[in-house]
Amino acid sequence: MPELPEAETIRRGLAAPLRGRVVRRVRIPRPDLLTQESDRFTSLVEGARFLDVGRRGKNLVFELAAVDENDPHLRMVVNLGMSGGMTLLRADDDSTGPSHPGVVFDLDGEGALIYHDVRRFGRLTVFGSRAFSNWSQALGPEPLDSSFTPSSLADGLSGSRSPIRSWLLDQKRIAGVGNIYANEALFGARIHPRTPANRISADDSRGLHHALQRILRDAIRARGTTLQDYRTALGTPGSYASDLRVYGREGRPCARRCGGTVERLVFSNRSSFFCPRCQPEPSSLN
DNA sequence: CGTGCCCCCTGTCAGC
DNA sequence: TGCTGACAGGGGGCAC
Repeated sequence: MPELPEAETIRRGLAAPLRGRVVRRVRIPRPDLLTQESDRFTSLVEGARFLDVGRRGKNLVFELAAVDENDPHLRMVVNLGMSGGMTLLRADDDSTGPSHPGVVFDLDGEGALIYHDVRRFGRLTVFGSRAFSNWSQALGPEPLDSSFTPSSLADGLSGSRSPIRSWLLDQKRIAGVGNIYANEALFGARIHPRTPANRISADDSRGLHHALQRILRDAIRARGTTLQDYRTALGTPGSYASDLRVYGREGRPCARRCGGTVERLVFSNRSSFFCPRCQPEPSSLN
């Protein structure tokens, strides 16, 4: 479900209302969502105060002022997996809340922050400063940061023979790109999804850099892509689905009206969508 | 080390 | 109507 634009949208919806709130109690209907013992998770988070909500790649990063003075700055990292989401429930909200609650953070005064996840592929982890830094360093650059440049992208591509679609999905290489935006960016840059990363020309890697940034920014502006169950923190769908040009469009005419038809190709167990006329297969692949 | 494949889990939809 | 299989936004582990 959620890639960078969806995580960013949820972050924006949560940051202001959460700031300063204290976690009164943690309830864990689905302990398998935690990477730590639930007792340890609970003891770290209960009583802590939300300072801010950040994001790293597809992960939400909740900055917490801890109760324990030894490591006063905790970060709770939430990976949303395929179907995870975060909802802020107000005390006067008489709805039943999300249908698949996984971890519930009761807040001081009123209301609750709820992590919900039908498929339960998501994970929540609490890090101290040191461990967080190590975790973050293992991820690739943020594609919307100024440090991510056409030349840094070209450098990264040059060292790998991976198909470019797989390369883009690898969070150690770039953080935050998932299957939807990888395919959309490759269409934008007219690169076949199976092209080996190290065979992408300098021109094409500049085009890919540009397409990635443009598509991710546009998708954030649209509050993400809702195909089925993704919702913002406010429960509303994102609208970028109507801007998709290849993802999920197998058999439909190419958005460029080139006369081609969008095709679906499966590799690494994931579907890839592309226009065979705009994104010709590199000759030696066959 | 890099890469591809399977699996985790639940829900939805197409086809019969 | 109901069954079955394919497929879904992610990523860890394992074999090669």
